[in-house]
Amino acid sequence: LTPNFNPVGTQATVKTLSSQDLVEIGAQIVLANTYHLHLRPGEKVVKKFGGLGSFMSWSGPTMTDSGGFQVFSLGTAQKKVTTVGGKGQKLSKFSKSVFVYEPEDEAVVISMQKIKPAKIDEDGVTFYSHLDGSKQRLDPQSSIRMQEELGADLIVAFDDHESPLWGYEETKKSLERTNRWALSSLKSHKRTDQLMYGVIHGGIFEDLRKSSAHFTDQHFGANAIGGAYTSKEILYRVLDWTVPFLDEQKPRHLLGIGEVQDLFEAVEKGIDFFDCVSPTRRGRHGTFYVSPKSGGTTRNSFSLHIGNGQFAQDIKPLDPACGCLSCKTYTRAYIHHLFRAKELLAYRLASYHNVFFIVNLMREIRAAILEGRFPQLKKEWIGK
RNA sequence: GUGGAUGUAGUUCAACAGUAGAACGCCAGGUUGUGGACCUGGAGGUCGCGGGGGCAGCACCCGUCUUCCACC
Repeated sequence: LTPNFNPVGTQATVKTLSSQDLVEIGAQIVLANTYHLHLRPGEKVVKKFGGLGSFMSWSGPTMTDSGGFQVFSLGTAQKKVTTVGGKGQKLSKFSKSVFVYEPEDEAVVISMQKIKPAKIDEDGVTFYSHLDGSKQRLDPQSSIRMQEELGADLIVAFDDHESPLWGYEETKKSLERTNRWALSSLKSHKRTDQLMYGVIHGGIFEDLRKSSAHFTDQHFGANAIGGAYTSKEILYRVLDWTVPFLDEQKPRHLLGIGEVQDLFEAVEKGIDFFDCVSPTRRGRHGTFYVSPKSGGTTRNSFSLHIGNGQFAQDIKPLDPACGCLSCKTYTRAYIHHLFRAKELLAYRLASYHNVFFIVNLMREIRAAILEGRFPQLKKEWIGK
């Protein structure tokens, strides 16, 4: 059923949720990551237990990402880091855990040594395991082989990932690499029971995006749109450029995107599948989704912080308009307390609610589309 | 009653006599194919009260009150 949202279970688990929870929530596909599962426990182990779905006791469809995104998050993004100075300051938007500290602070030298950026060459990427620092190699051949062993129903071609800060020439070079890797990925793919997504890149450049969309649709039975976006406007523009080139009969997946507003816009532009870490990450970090009826707006990203003092004695559920198990059973005051106390149930209840919230939103969107009232629903939520 | 401590941000505590900081709490923001149960920022203090010496005090001296401990 499309459009739909796939929760992300990087390490063969949607953090804090069991596969039974996912069934209750109504999730359809779970996405895991080749990079993480390769490092631990290793694709051999997963294969031995009958593949990803069987290993995690999930009977629904599964999907694995190729590890291409990690080429970015562990490589490209790290190189873009510039020193800003000042203790404990966050550097670039795209570097996740890199900080600058005073040179004399010894504690940091250690943490700075942790950052060994991945090196990208024409054939693949060399990187260092975040678990034990060991040198690793990932390329189209090995990524596809791993994904065949992991055995997901949907897999992704190994792609290179441009930095959104790059200019035209650098982005073009990266796209050419992605295309070359795409063909290698197809060539390496032996299993016939897995559908492979090709990934569209080209950054913020219209002609690159269009040629990439055309190329991908030509070669693959499923199309995914990749990249990192510095603003929602750019994301939406990229969709306008690329989607028209994609065969309606083939699945269209927008990688990594999943905020409420983005879902509405992207569905309208023709996207079928989404995946995003947002519901679970936000849940772990104490923010929960609320619908317009409960105060959700594009301004607050349809979310509130459960840790805020205002919820200490709030008898309402996270979202009064939500019907999830968490909302049917627990008050904001209780979850607020659990969160303050750093009790594990807090993360689980918030994650459960958030994933349900997004999956349910997609359910409502599907119904609205069938009944021809998608525009009204969209207006109700994001006001346009 | 005697002796000894104590009094600094909402809380617990720092601050060689040079014009007050941290942690937690509070508030806000961030997080988009998960190296994140994470990160960033902000508000908030007549340093118990009154004197004194000193260029200068939260810090020294005197008094006073608070709270606590020990002894009688």
